[in-house]
Parts: sequence; C-alpha cells; structure tokens
Amino acid sequence: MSEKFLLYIMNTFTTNLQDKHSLRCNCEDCFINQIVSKHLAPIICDQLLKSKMEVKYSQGDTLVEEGEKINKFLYIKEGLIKVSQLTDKKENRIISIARPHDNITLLTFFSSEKYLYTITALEDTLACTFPYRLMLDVIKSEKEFSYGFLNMISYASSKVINNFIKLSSRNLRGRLAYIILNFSDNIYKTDSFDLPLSRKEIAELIGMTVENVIRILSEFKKDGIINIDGKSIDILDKKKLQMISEFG
Amino acid sequence: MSEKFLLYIMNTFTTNLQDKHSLRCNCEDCFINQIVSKHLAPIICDQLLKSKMEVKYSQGDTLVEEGEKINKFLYIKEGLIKVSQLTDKKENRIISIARPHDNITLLTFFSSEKYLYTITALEDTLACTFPYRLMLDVIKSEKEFSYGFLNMISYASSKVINNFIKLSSRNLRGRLAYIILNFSDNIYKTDSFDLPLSRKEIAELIGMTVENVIRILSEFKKDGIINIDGKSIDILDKKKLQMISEFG
DNA sequence: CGCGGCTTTGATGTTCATCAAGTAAAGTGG
DNA sequence: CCACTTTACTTGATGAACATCAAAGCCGCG
Repeated sequence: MSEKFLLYIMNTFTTNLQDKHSLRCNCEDCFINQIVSKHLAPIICDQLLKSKMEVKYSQGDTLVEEGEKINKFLYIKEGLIKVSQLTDKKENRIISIARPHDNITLLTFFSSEKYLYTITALEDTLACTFPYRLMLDVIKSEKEFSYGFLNMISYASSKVINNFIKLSSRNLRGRLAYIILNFSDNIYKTDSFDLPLSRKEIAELIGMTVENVIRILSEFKKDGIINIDGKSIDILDKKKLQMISEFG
Repeated sequence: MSEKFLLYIMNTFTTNLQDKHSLRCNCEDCFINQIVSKHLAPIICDQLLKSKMEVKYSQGDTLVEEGEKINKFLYIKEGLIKVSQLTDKKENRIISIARPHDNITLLTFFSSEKYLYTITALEDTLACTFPYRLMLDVIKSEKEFSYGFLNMISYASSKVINNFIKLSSRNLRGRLAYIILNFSDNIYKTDSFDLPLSRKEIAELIGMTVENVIRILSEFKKDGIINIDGKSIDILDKKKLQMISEFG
C-alpha cells in the first residue's frame, strides 16, 4: 500500500510536458472503471481509482513512444489516435487508427518491457492513465479481471490483422476507397468530415507513396466520387466508392 | 521414448474421425501443463489434466477451421502449422507459420464464439487439446493463470503484425529472401531443408502470385544464391540472400 | 522575405499481375 | 497396370499498376 502510494507520488512528480494537464478523476463512463468495479474487491478498486489520472493530449502529441520503457497504462476516453511502428527501413507504418473503446492501446502493454508501438493523438484526446506496475499487480492478482483483457486484446489484434489482410488484397484505389469509407462509416458517421491524417500519414496507413495517394484522391475528385479540399472530404457517390473498395 | 511409441500404437485404437488418434496423456513438457501446475489449485489442475487429450494430425489435416464454433482449445506440442484466413475475395491468406511454443493458436480462442483462423498441419503435428468450456472456466476463475495468456497472446499478435509490416516494406525478391531466411534461421536451423509449403502457399504467405514466386525462385537459382529442386532448398550464398532480404 | 514542410502534377522506368501455353507429377477409374 | 483427369509447377509475353525522380505551388513561421 505505501509502496503503491509512493509509486503514485512519483508519478505525479516525474510529470513531463505531456502530463501537465493531469488531474484525478472518478468518471463513471470510463471502461476501465466499469471492469474494475464489476470484478475487483472494493479495496483494490479504490486503490486503482485513486491512482488514476486523466491526461489531456493535444493533436499531434505523443502518448507513448515505441522503445521506451513502459511506465504508464492508458485507456483512451475521448479523441482519436494512431498506432504506428518503425519499419526496418526507418519509415513509419501506421497499424491502426483508433477511437475510444477500441482498446488498441492494450496491444502494447504486455509481452515486453518496452512499448512496441508509438501512439499519437490525431485529435485532442483524453486518456485515463494508471501506474503501470500497479495495473500489472492488479491484473495478476485478481480473478476474472484479466480475462476481460484477454478478450479485448484478442479483439484488438484480430482487427489489426484483418485490416492488413483487407489492405493487402486491394490495389491503391481500393485501399483509399476502403479507408475513406472507414472514416465515414465507423469513425465520423457522416459523409462530410475532415481527414485527421496528412497525405503522408494516409500513405503510411495503406503502404503506398504520398504521390500516388494524392494522385488517386485527385482522380476520385475528377470522377465526381468525392470532393476534397485540403483535409475536408465530402463523399458524393458512396455507391461508386463502395464498388471501388470492394473490387479494387 | 517408449512412451511416445506406446502413444503412437494406442493412437490406432480410438473412435471418431478427427479424434481417432487421441488418448489421455500426462506429458511433462507440455507448456500448458507447466502453467497449470505453477498457478492452479491442485484439484483444478487435476481436472484439466484428466480432460486433456493428445491428438495426432497428419500433414495437410485441418486442426480447426475458420468460422466453426469453438469447441476445443489446443496447444501445439510437436510439428509445424499454418494459420490462415479467407480474404474478402475468398482467397486464402496465410498470416503465420508456427512451431510449438509460438502459441499462435491463442489468437483464435478469445473475443469470438467462432474460430477466426484456419489452422492446418504442414508437417505431422501433435497437439494437446482441452475442452473449450472447461478451459475458459479455469481461465476465468484462476488467479495469475490468465495473465500468462495475456503475455503470450500479446507476443503472438505482435509477431504477426511485425511480419505484415516487414513483408509490406519489401518487394517480391525481398519478401522471398526474407521467408527463406526465416525457414532457415528460425524454423529448421540449417541451410538445407525441405520447404513445407507449395508454391501457391508461399504466394499466400507473402501476398503475391504463384507465377512470380516461381519466377523469382528460378532467378535466385540461376544467380547461384540458392539451389532449389521441387521442395528441397539449399542456401548457397547466404550473405547475398540477406542483402536481398534487407534492401529488396 | 526566405526557409522548410506539405501538397500537387508530370514524365519515366520498374515491378508486378494477368493471360496463355506447356510440362511434370499425382491421383482415379477401368 | 495403363489411359485419363486433375493438380502443381514453370516459362514467356504483355500491359497495368506503382515507385521514383523532378519541379513547382502553397502556406505558416521566424
């Protein structure tokens, strides 16, 4: 207990730039919170909640960085993030764009001492953070608790793998159509939205060059399938876009 | 040694189609067995061990099939398997070639009622199987037990994701060199081995067409980098192969 | 104002899929 | 056991898809 309190104190005082907006919270909607209260003994639950911090990240901020020693466990409460990894050739590859409840961050907390992926905020993002050691201790010691994580991590990894398979069986036009539809249908739930990614990031997401991403986007525009101006996108002909995504 | 022979003999005398080679066993080297005895209460441990069956699969046999309801939990004890999934376009995509201790099978037991992937034996393979519901119950109810799974599943999924990234940043020659080296360095630990995959399966593994796989393999042969005759491969110029894998 | 980063377009050559055709190997039925 | 079918493998020719290189416009920032 005192050891963990110490941990918590240390966490507060080693705050770097990113943690400057942190404060304690007891929000009810946080998913971790729900698992916690459902499965944990009240004392431990309380301990977890006390150590929980809500941290605000601005667009572009790095939440955790590949290769760094894991020091915090985090859950995305609001916002949008990208999860990426360096390739052999030191290029960035985005493996997932994720929202709250996607729990994609789980992919990087187990099996290694260091973060496997870099997580970056694509929009202003609110994250609940927990001291890493404490979280591990709780997971290790509490019945049923880690089973929830097993489900979530499986689901998250299957989505990433699925996405790779889907992308790799499509040509460039198909891939672009696919991710535009993804933003439209799954993330923003509207046919008009602002792309949270630069052209370069789109390229990193679908594994193509920037030039060709731009080229195809221009083609889509010329063909009246989408309207695109800078980052703002309007889908004009969704049927056609779906066709391209499916057969391209 | 004689135990394994006995096992083999007894295999001949059992009942239903897929399980016709099964029998109870108490092998010490099985990894599940080790976790079990380390973390589980003796009673439950005993229950698990009683329900455990050792099943022998022949080359080409399907261990579990994508889309089927999950009814058994399995651990690969000996042999070599492939894990694959159908793409949108109903083509096979191999997401991993795995040996014992890779625990890749874990990727398909959580987060869904149905198997996410098809698992096929590439060599004669020995698997320990457990009734699925029982295994879930144990995982849910026992401290520390599922934490081991968390680590393993994370590790397995990161390897698959890593592999996709590595492949997607290479051209065809690079991909082929990469997987040949993989078989040589990580699986068979020798420069002369028999490929456990058909040309078509290699294509499914690296996301290319059969024709081009064959073409590049022939090129490698013509250039004196490898010798290949049917499925048997000799690596003649490993340095060169590594160069191609790295820069291609 | 100039610099660097992001975006865009065009020209060019390489890589790769597709189509076609043929050979070898492996089952299948009489 | 042989004729027959099917499946796996192989090579070549062709065109489409894509990366690369080059150059220029745009925009925010010091």
